[in-house]
Amino acid sequence: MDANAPNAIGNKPGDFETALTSDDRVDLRVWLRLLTCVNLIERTVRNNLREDFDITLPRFDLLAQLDRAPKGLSMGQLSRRLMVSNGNVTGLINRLLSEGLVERSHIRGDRRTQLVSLTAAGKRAFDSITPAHAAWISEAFASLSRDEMTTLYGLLAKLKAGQIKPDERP
Amino acid sequence: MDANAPNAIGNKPGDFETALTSDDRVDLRVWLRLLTCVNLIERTVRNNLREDFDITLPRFDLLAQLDRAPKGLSMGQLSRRLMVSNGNVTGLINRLLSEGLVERSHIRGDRRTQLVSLTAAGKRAFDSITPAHAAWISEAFASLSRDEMTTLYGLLAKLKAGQIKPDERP
DNA sequence: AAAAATTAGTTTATATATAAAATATTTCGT
DNA sequence: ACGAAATATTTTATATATAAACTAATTTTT
Repeated sequence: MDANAPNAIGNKPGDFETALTSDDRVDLRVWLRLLTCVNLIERTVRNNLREDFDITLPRFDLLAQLDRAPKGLSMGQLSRRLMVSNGNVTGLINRLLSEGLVERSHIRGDRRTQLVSLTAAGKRAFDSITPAHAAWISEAFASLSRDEMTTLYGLLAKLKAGQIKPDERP
Repeated sequence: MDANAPNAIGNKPGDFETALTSDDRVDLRVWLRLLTCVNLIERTVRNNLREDFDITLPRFDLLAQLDRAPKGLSMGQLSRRLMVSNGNVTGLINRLLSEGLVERSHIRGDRRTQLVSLTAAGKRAFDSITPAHAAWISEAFASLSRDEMTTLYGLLAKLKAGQIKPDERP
């Protein structure tokens, strides 16, 4: 502890030279509100998935990816599409395997890669959840008009484009 | 519900009677884009916090709450403000305690409650991170004009208001 | 005041998530 | 063809998060 460390006022190092105007607070407020909205909606979806279908959101997301790719996906492709680490996908797939919702098959020619795809049970489970999921999302956005949704969609496009994405290889 | 709802085609007989029009896809697309934006920005913030300050986002968020409440907060208040479970707060506080960034004190009159507050070191750490954090957020939203930020802020207000929140006690 | 209910918090079991190291396997340079 | 580099995935250690069960203290009821 410092002997004389009362109030360290005005301790602003010159590292962040971005013109920090009063807009900063606007940015922060928008960011916090954005976070709040997403967290509230996501929480609802998680709770509904658990209560109504006894499944978690990450597992549902994984099933959704596989549903879109009938030929199956490799672990790496799943990792990239879900934007999570490889190790995370390993754990998720193991749990879904033990639940019988997905299956693995080897690829000829490359013994490192494995193709993951939905089982019939997995497909059935996913199809049974989808309409409810769509309804929840619909309800979550019910307070915005169609025009407002369009505006929001456009703003989010710009926001997304502004995030520098390193590389994405499908 | 509006009796004159447009094309209520193929209403499912069962549970989800909400008129599922073609708008559903719009909702889903907006939701997915919203999620993507938040995930991209949050990932950047997490990485920057780890690389530049060797701290995690949940710990930073907790410090931020304590910084705003100089008198300290109880575990329950922290749990409510951060919108996470009690047990989660217990773990976070234990780690921050062992890092010397926060401290606990008993309250007279109620031996169940403990007040958590920032230590000098915690306050120092938080103050050193804040400007960088603001700059990251500023940069994340740089692709939107001031007007667009205002519009977005308004739309998010409506969206947030549309989520039914049970109760919130400050 | 004793029993019942509420409140505050921790503990436990489990799931999700990451980073970094480890293990295979394939491909590339020479 | 051989060693080096790259690729695909798993393993390990750790952090975050929840729900449900539990402990302890305070209030409320009767």
